[in-house]
Amino acid sequence: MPAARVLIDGPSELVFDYSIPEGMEAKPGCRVKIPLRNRSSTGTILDITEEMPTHFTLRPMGELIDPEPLITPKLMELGKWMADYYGTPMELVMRALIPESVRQESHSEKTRKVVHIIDQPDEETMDKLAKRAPRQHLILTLVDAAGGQMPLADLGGGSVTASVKSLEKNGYVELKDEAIRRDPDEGEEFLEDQPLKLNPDQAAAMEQVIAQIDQPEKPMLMHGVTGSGKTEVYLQAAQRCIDLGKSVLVLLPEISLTPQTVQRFKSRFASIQDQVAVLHSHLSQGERFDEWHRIRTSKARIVIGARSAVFAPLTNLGIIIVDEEHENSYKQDSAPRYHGRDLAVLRGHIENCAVLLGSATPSLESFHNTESGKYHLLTLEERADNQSLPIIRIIDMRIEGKKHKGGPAILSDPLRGHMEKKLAEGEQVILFLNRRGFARSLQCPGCGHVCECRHCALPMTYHRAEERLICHMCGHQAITPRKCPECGDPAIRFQGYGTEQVEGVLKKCFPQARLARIDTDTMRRKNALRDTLRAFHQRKIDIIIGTQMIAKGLHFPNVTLVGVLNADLGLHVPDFRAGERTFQLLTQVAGRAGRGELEGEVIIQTFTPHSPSIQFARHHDFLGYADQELEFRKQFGYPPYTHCALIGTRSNHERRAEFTLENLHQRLKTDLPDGITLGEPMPAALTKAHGQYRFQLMLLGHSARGLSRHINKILAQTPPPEDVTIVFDMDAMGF
DNA sequence: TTCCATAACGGA
DNA sequence: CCGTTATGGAAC
Repeated sequence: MPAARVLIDGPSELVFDYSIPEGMEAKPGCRVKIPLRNRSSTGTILDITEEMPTHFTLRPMGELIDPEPLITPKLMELGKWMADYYGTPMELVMRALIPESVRQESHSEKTRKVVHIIDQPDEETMDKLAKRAPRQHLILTLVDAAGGQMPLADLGGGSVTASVKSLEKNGYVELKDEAIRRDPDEGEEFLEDQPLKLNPDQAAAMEQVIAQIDQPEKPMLMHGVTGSGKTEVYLQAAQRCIDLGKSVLVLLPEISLTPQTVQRFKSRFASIQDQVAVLHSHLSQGERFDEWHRIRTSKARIVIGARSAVFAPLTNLGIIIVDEEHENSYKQDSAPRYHGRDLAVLRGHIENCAVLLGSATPSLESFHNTESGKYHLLTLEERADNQSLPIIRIIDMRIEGKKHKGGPAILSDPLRGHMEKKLAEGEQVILFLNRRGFARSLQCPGCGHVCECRHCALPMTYHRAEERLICHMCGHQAITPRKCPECGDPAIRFQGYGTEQVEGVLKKCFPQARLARIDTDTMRRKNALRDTLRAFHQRKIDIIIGTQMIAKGLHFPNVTLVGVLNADLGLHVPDFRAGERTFQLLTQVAGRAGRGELEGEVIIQTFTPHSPSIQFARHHDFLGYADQELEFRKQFGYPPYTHCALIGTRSNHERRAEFTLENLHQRLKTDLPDGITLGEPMPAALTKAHGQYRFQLMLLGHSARGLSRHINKILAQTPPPEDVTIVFDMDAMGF
């Protein structure tokens, strides 16, 4: 007799076996009602196992909540892998796998009443009705003209209900409940467009993609410069899968920030619009419920979504596409802390389908996989429209600063001059402000020198309270220098300004220009971003000033100048990926310029013009950058040559958080497996957030599984004190 | 998580 | 002595 292993809902992480009643189709992934003690509870079947001999008899399960499993067996496999790899309770994995609105029984399909004619009266009866009950006659006529069925609401709603009811009583019509879709894009028109002709690069890539769809072998990384037409390759790959009767999963970072890509998919597949589902965080619960069930029942075969859409319950997958695969937003920042791109690759393996990662600035992890032969590399070198890449000018702010008293201005003279010119010609400008992190490093405004840790070659963080510099990688501490160690300038200090200040300066410099500021503060309102971008597109705005939000995937033909105000800021954060991120950001931002007929120009202001991230970005040289950055990573044992895990403690009591982490550190140290480097406990970059003190500890390990096993083992043995929470982040992305 | 057994406590 | 409350282990 087989038994069902059931994960009981709730934070208790209980897994119990139940016997399966005769005739019940219990499968893994089914949601079930189960008896627990003297009450009833709900849970999810994890496995069907052979009944183990026990000292008691198993209790039988209650009824199935859904007749079919909510989770496909393959997604179940993915879920189990996640729970293990990311060290997450299965309960939390289940919550990630099934949206809350689908889990809750309270949600259901939205229905409307539809009038169906089941017995059209003969003419004689109709004549009688026309005299005695003109309303009923009219209804029958209208519904008949509409083809025998019509939504009640279209007949005039409430006021006709009585007439319909009596028609129903006489057996002429029937009122049926019919499910209607809550369409997130209700009322939006998508005009079908035709596939574009591929240039030679695209065609070569496409050939490989088709081969992988037909016979999946390994994931593909498509490296295509900005504007090289990666999306067109995605679209044609998707079309290919649809033609083969297979389904398509498209992941985009922060879907609300990439409306243009969503639009292109919706337009291309406008003729099968009802087979396209969109999943993102702005859906209402009802919309998500509908989209999810449309996917689960194979009504929708193309799914476009953000990170969590990697769990879309598609079957018969042909391809999984991950656009802008380098984006950090693919990493979930609460448990289960999965990486959407990594799970996409794994899911592709489980589903035996093609996986296509795309980016103009691939992550070093993915790129390294092409070098080691794990992935195929596809390259698009030409811009699709044969436009040349924009010319990038670097402005050395150290020199600029000497021109003005009181240090450099926010806008350098060259940038200001170019802006005046472009605006006079009626062209548009994007200004980009790199304002990252709370941790501030010390940079000399005279020579650009940044205080770095001598062990890690990473910028040290200034801690005001202690007046000290601390390395957030290894914990090394140093006193704060009074003068710049390089040039002796006493003006060494940290400087910073936000979008708001820039806006003020712009208003003064360009009183006529129409400005819009895009950052998390101004874009809180729903649709605010979309509206602003639309206005910019319609040229109702001349200058956009914004943070990372505007770096991604936007396409504005009339933008001919992009300015980066402070390319350094993101560089001098204590994170071994800081350089990579800066390179990505600059390249992506630069790609926003000159996307139309007009040639684009980019001006980058920096205090460290010599930095590789800036120099390689200037020459649009990803390969060169990757080469030297990989060398650095290899030398210091950072990813992609190792896996990086972060353990954090949080508590209202500073001491307890610190002590708990030190304790963990001790335990991790004993019996430390080979190939794992254990860092030192130290305050987190955000030392205090939400009233909680935070400490963190980094580990690097050659084997991901070995690393996660060791940590999970120790964490399981070391329950934290009541007022301390422990966070474990496998393959952590930002520090 | 919820339930239940048991211990601990305290008023009479 | 017995009812009330606190504590902790078990639930399949």
